[in-house]
Amino acid sequence: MEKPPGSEIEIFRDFIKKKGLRYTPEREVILREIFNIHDHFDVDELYLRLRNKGHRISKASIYRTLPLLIECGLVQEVYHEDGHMHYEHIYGHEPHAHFRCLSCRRVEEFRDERLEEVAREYAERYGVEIKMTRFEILGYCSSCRGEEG
Amino acid sequence: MEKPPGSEIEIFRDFIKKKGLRYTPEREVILREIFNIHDHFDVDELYLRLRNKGHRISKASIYRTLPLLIECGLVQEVYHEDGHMHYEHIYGHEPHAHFRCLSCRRVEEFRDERLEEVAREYAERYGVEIKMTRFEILGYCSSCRGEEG
DNA sequence: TAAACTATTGAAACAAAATTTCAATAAGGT
DNA sequence: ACCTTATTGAAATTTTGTTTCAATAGTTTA
Ligand SMILES: [Mn+2]
Ligand SMILES: [Mn+2]
Ligand SMILES: [Zn+2]
Ligand SMILES: [Zn+2]
Repeated sequence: MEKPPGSEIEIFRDFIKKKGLRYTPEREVILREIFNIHDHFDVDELYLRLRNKGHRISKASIYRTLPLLIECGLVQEVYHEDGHMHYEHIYGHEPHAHFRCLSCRRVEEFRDERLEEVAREYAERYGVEIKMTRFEILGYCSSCRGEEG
Repeated sequence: MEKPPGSEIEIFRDFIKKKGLRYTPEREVILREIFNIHDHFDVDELYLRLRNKGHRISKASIYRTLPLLIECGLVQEVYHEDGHMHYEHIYGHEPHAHFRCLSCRRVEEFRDERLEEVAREYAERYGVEIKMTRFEILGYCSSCRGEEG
């Protein structure tokens, strides 16, 4: 049941402790479920998955836990669509950008090191400290292009 | 009163006509005001500016018009913050990315041609049609860094 | 281990953002 | 001028996200 050192569990527990907060079962269950989802997700989907597994975690707790997971770098806001935010776990994954089709809504991930380079150089030049970066391409995928007009 | 060809007004009118919609005073007033705002804005700010100038445009009309302006490429969603979307007009401006300070909330714009290059190459490789791109750096500006912990 | 302290929880109330409804209006075509 | 029908404002509604509060349960202290 114990996760090895350096795992998301340990990172989260250390973060919680360091902030003087309490490491609760609810917080751990939310974290575990998020790392079971290997896709982008929203609050409602996460909530339903937890319920379907028999957990009685309130949405309020999810809304309270997400900012903590983001603050400690395990989770990111990916994009805002259909009036609500979509998230993904990022710990253990390489940084990546997203292409979103405006027609079929498919989301593709891709990696390009030049993006990190751009961010790194900006940080260097202006003396800012980077917490995260986000690069999105919105458009029409190869199947959907041509249908817009 | 007439704007020269190629102006945002003309582009919008042509777009509206081509879609078989109607070019109304409300739509034009909203468009004009958006191009008077030389900054990022949200719906409430736009609404209040219109009211202060004596226009009686409803928020519903603003919410209805924004997607049209986005669809024809005059306006973009810039970022989602404080629970609502922020926009900017983009016609007539070079593409640019944003740095946002998580502490003081300042937003800085910068330009880097490598970003367009990355998008262009992705589009080429995967046969997608680009509608827009967005690059954001979130972090702490030089004044705010060090205060987070 | 018992007691004290206080952060966290779920449920419900609340607030805010965005969408929809609907009757009145007005754009644009004939 | 007349007709058709898209658009409007206002209000109702829906959805997202936050706050309140009493009960609970981590964590510390002795
Ligand atoms: Mn992703
Ligand atoms: Mn900008
Ligand atoms: Zn598609
Ligand atoms: Zn700052």
